Amino acid sequence: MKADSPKTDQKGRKILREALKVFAKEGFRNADVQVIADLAGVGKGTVYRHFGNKEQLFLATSRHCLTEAGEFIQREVLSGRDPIGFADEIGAVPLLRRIATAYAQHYQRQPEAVEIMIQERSEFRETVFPSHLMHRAEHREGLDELLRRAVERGELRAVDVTQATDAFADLLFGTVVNGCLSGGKTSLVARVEGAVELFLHGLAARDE
Amino acid sequence: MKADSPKTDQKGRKILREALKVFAKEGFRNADVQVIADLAGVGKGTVYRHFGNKEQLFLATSRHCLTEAGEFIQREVLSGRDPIGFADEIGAVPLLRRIATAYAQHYQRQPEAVEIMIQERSEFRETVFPSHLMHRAEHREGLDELLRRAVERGELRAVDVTQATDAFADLLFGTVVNGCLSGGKTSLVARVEGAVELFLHGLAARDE
Amino acid sequence: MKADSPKTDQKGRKILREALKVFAKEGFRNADVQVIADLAGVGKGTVYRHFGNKEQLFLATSRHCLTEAGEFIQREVLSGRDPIGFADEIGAVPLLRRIATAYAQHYQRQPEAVEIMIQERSEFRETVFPSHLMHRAEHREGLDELLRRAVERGELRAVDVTQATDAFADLLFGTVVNGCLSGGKTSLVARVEGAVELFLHGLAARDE
Amino acid sequence: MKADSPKTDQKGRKILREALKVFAKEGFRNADVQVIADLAGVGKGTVYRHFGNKEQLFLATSRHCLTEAGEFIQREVLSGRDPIGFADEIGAVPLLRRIATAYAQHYQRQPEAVEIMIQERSEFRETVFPSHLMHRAEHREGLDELLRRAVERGELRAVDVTQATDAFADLLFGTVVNGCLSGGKTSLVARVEGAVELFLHGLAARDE
DNA sequence: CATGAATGAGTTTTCATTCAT
DNA sequence: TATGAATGAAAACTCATTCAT
Repeated sequence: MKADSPKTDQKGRKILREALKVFAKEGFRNADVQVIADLAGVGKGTVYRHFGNKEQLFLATSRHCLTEAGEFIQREVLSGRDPIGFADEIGAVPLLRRIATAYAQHYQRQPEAVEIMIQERSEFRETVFPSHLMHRAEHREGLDELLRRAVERGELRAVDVTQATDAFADLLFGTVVNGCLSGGKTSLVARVEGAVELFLHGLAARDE
Repeated sequence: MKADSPKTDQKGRKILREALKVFAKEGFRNADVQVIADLAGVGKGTVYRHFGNKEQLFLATSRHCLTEAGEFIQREVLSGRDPIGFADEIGAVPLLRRIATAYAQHYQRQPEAVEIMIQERSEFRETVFPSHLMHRAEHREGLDELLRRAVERGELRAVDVTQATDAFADLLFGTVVNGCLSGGKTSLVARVEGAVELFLHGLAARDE
Repeated sequence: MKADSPKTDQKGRKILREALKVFAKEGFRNADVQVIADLAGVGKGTVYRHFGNKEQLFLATSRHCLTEAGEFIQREVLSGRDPIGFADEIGAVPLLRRIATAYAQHYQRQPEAVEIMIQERSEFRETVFPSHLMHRAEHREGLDELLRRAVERGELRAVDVTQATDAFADLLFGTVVNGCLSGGKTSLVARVEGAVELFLHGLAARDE
Repeated sequence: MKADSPKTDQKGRKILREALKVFAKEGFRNADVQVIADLAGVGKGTVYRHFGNKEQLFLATSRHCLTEAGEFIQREVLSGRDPIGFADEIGAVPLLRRIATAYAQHYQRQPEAVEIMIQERSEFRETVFPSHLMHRAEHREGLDELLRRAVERGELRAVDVTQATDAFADLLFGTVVNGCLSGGKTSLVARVEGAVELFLHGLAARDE
């Protein structure tokens, strides 16, 4: 629970940074712990001392990515304000847009994190809920609550908020996973923003 | 001397069937070809004789999944009719709904195929475009065209059809990948249908 | 003992011809019987029907090479005459020269046979006595006898003929094995002839 | 941290020693690295850690044999003296005799090394020049120079020294390769010495 | 604590040989 | 008699993990 000593932690950070690169490039199974150790400039034993085994190293890497993503999004979207209050202030729709944009920006800047996300799903069958969507909302309740209030307020249609949260997360996930492969055609940000706009306003004509 | 497809192919089919199970359960790297051979009731050499190596075996498995999915969806959605003409007849929105439902039904029935899809993305960096969404639309042009006509007809909002196609595919992909893990809570079909409904009509209230 | 049917033997010949190429190029262990069968245009089973197993196929190839070499040398050197009588007629020294030259010519024309010879020594520990040095002298007695008479006649120094035969054979063997690798610098024939000349007349000055 | 040569190398030495036995007995292709590891009392991984792969292990073995042979011959023949100077002193003919004898002694004592030599030729097509014939003469120039001076001095006949060097080496090689198989009949040393004597003084009678 | 040499279980792949057709 | 699909024993090589220094 407690942070490592300020000095040693440096080493852990370095290992994690290199592990990210290697896992992203090679995949979990194919990655060689020796390579990670070498890149981090430490002995293999040190890696094992810090993280126990390869699996835990991967999981730590994944957690680290999530934390970083969460922090980035929180910073970009909220700038320290309370999400629920902020939503009430600027509206849920603009907030969801900001979330999506920040989300895309982050993964555009760090495509390796997408690979980690996918690896975790594929190797460990972990649900890929972009839990870092909201500040500290490791358990999605934040998003649910936000939507609920917006529905009550009439800003959003009267939908099942659980379903809506799932759909929003699934859309972001799917877009980022496929979008980060599509070379340089469109930026990931543009793709995500386009998709979210459709999601917000619907594909069907409204007069129907 | 004898043709390979009708009867003899039986053995290849069997191998593919078991490979699907094993790859889905263990993941590509972790899967042991020996296990596949044993389950298929053939020698390991036979597997290699048929598929060359592990990678090609996996790719063949993946292709097989895609083909089956495509055939199922085609059957369910179109029943032999021409997709474009059919869309003109019943409307693009109902057609997209049918596609999504069939898509979900298929993967609900065969969750292993989802794992294969994810493995392929994770191991081989293959874009996961649900190319089998439409009959013979191995190149998504079908869906694009369908949407284009619906936009002209005024059935859909005047959106960028390329973006819309991407978003629709990404949404299906994301929902299926995450949905098939969520135990039995909600059926995958319900989740997908809910998500698509949102996508079609929008999350935001219309008066905005 | 009896030759195969005049028709089927054709097939055996073809197999042997291709086996020679493959064994020479790949080495005994590394050679793939399937490749030989393919090149010979027959099924793998046919190869086994004709030669029993890989080892016997190799040995048959080797024997075939030896036979061909023997026949060539016999033709070149003796033109049908009796070796002993012929030596009495033209002298042992000229005869040994002719043998060496023919020997070198043969292996220069068919370097694969050198590889086979080496493989046999290396894989099966067979003494590599160029038994084909003389017509029908599969058992070197021919050469011994020839030298013995030349010694008696005073043509050759009073040496141990057994030793001399061995040395002559060893020299030819060593020269051919190393000479066929030395690219195109000197022809194998020149190298062998040079070596034999030294062997005949000695390296040391005669006044000693 | 610690040097690799003096003490730790012990393990590498042991592996090499056992590899020599196994390669000699089984041949390169037929040899099983596991067996070598077992005999050396180390894990298979250790063998691979030290030598990279089977081929490099073999090549290291071969190099080791050559080094040992070279050192032995140098010691026996020269006892630390300069080869050229020594030849001037005792004469080239006695020196060549000493070389041949030492050469034969070495391989008589270590017949495995002959097998390695043959394997290398057969598997890797390496020219088998007994480069270790002379002290530090990894490039035969030593022998060439030695003969040149002896020719000038009138000790040897006016022959092409390059040809003579080749012939001498080929003769030694051929004799050793065939001689070490001939059971215990004659010692390898006797066979080589006999062959070299013939080579030095010629087979033909001198009056011719 | 850090290190990296040592280990050996685990996997892929090859190919000689067989045998049903 | 000819074939080539099927087989599985065999072997090279890798790499997570341990532990003596």
